Amino acid sequence: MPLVEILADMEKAGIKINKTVLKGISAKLDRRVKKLEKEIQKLAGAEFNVNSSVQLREVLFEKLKIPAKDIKKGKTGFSTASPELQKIKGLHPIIGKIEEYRELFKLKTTYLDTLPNLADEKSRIHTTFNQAVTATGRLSSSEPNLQNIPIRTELGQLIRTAFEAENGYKLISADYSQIELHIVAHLSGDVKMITTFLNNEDIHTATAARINKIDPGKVTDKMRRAAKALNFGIIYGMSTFGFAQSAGVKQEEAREFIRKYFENYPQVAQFLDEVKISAREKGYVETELGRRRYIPEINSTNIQLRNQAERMAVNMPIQGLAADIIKLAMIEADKLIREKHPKARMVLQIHDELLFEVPEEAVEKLAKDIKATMESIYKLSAPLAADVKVGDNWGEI
DNA sequence: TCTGTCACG
DNA sequence: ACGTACGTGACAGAC
Repeated sequence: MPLVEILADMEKAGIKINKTVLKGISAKLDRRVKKLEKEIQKLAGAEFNVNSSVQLREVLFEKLKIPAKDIKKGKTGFSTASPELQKIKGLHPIIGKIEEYRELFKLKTTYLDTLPNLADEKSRIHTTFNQAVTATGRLSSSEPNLQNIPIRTELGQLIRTAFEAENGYKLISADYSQIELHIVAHLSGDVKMITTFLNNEDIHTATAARINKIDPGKVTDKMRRAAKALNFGIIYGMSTFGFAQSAGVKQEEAREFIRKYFENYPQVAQFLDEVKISAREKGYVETELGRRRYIPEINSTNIQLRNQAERMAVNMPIQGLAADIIKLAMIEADKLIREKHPKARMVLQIHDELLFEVPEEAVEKLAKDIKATMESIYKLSAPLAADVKVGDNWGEI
């Protein structure tokens, strides 16, 4: 069946939410948010709208005179975004309060207060999957976006517990492990990176061990974090500055890290160069399956535009192939459940994860089959690996 | 309607 | 030599 029809079925099926849980959390948060607002205003010595970045900027940098050195500027002035607040966190107790307020307010207004109103008579919510929006071939999800349901904070996980399987069913989540780095290994043919995945080693730890020339067992948390930022940097078309920012190191140090990284993964460096050269010649890049992204700015004389174009060019064949692969897996998984377990259904796709709602008696068999399908759908020289988990709700998983 | 911010992969 | 990591969507405030 064509993907577009599968997506229509997923939209129609929807996913069950527990309205009571969401409303309960919201009511509790309401009190906490109001209290935080008062505390912030007291520390500021003024009543103002904490949600207004304009007003907040005045309070922090003019009224309280917190030094704004190193704070990024937007079109309208100093930024109050989270990474900037991080830089001045130790200078005033108001910063911590603002961060907590922001997290709670965001989750409350975007998810807790909105989702219950969108549920149908069966308590299910229905997204729209857009197949022709993104530049890389990914899907997008809107009204509501179910591809950005919180997970990173404790409260976020709690919100996920409100996404449940209906009675007699379980949720199965199947997600690709490090699919984009597997793709980097595959496309570049880098022997060391491929070997790491073939041996089921942790890629970030292995990378840290190599660039520091030590035993994997001797890798510290800090070293692993830096290596992780490097690995991500590859996927994003890393700049020295960008990596320095995310790893929290000085630019000279960043340069050295990057040099060591490419020394260890020389074929990755070569691959990235080749993608850029090809993009300049053709004016487009493409995934291994032939999906194209045109990048006219790749030959711009404006350095900023050209640098940005190069990052897009490097990222697309990686992110795009991951999107191609999971789409193929969706078609195959849909076929599988349709033939063997027509009561089971695929309900969500979140870029590298598929979520299914499955009758209890079919869980064991289907979980195994879905994993096998996802792993065998496309042959990479660093073979795909998928993790499958089962639960009564998404948070538990 | 634009900007800033922040949720996710 | 230039400002800075890829891809999305939703919300609140400012205008």
